[in-house]
Amino acid sequence: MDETHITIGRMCETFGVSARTLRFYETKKLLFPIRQGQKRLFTKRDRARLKLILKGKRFGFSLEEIRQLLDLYKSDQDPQIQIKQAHERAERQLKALEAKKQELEEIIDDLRSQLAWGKNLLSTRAPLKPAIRHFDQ
Amino acid sequence: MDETHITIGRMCETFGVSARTLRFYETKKLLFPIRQGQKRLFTKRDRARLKLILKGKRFGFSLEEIRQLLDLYKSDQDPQIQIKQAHERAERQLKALEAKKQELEEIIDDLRSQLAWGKNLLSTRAPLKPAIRHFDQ
DNA sequence: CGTCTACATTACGTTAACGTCAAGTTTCTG
DNA sequence: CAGAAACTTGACGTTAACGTAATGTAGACG
Repeated sequence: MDETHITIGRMCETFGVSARTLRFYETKKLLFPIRQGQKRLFTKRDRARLKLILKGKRFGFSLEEIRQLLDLYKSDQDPQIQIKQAHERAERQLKALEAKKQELEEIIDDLRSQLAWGKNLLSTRAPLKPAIRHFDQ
Repeated sequence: MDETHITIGRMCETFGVSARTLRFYETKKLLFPIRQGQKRLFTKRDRARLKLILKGKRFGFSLEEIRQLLDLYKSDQDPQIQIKQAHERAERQLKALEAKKQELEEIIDDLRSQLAWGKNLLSTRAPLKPAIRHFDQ
């Protein structure tokens, strides 16, 4: 009943992913379950990482991008220069993310104006004659 | 010199994409160049669509998602019920987009707190020389 | 006329992110 | 102790979004 290390099956249940996926993530260095004989045991750290992996995926990041994000979390506790470098990488990532957010907002705005246009059509659809009747008849 | 219809080559130059890509987008119903004999001629509408395609791609949408977004732009000018349906689809899309934006903001926040943690480490790292001497002399 | 250039179509190759068997353990359970 | 459950490691299949030839043609040019 030790909940600090859980099996692959429990992982699948709790996160709604397949075992194949978890093993795949391991080969891709996204997760590092420990072994008890043959079997994998996922630690609390793995669970935290998987949470961020899924969040990143829902958003649309590639696994490689996610790996780079995760690497920012590695307590790179070497001299202090390592920390500084990780920090700089993180800031670059943030810039990229905020750029993405910008793109998203543009798209949303595009859609929103299109929506407004649609709404206009619907409300001004009064006598439906005066305007442009493209292919009547 | 008629700039309302341009060749595939000009399209490639102006948008920085390959001809293969443009032809591929055509097969996927994302673009609808007209034909002059064998040759494709891209209209103003195609250019507008391609702009949104690229914006969507930069952001991370799949071509299928983009196609659905683009379809919202089709002046689906049939009775008015069509418009209403398109409008509803658009609103669902917007919901999805805003959810995505939410995910992104969560990720950014996660990173930001991690950054704060890093910064802490760096600043509490006391003496270590009079602070950050990045590149003065 | 021959050659170049810009285009066309057809078709096989590639990467990412798993799905889907197949076949062999190990562990639980009646 | 037998069979089911829960794992394991291969290894091939799949979809998306093009890249990359290979080969063919229609016009422009010297």
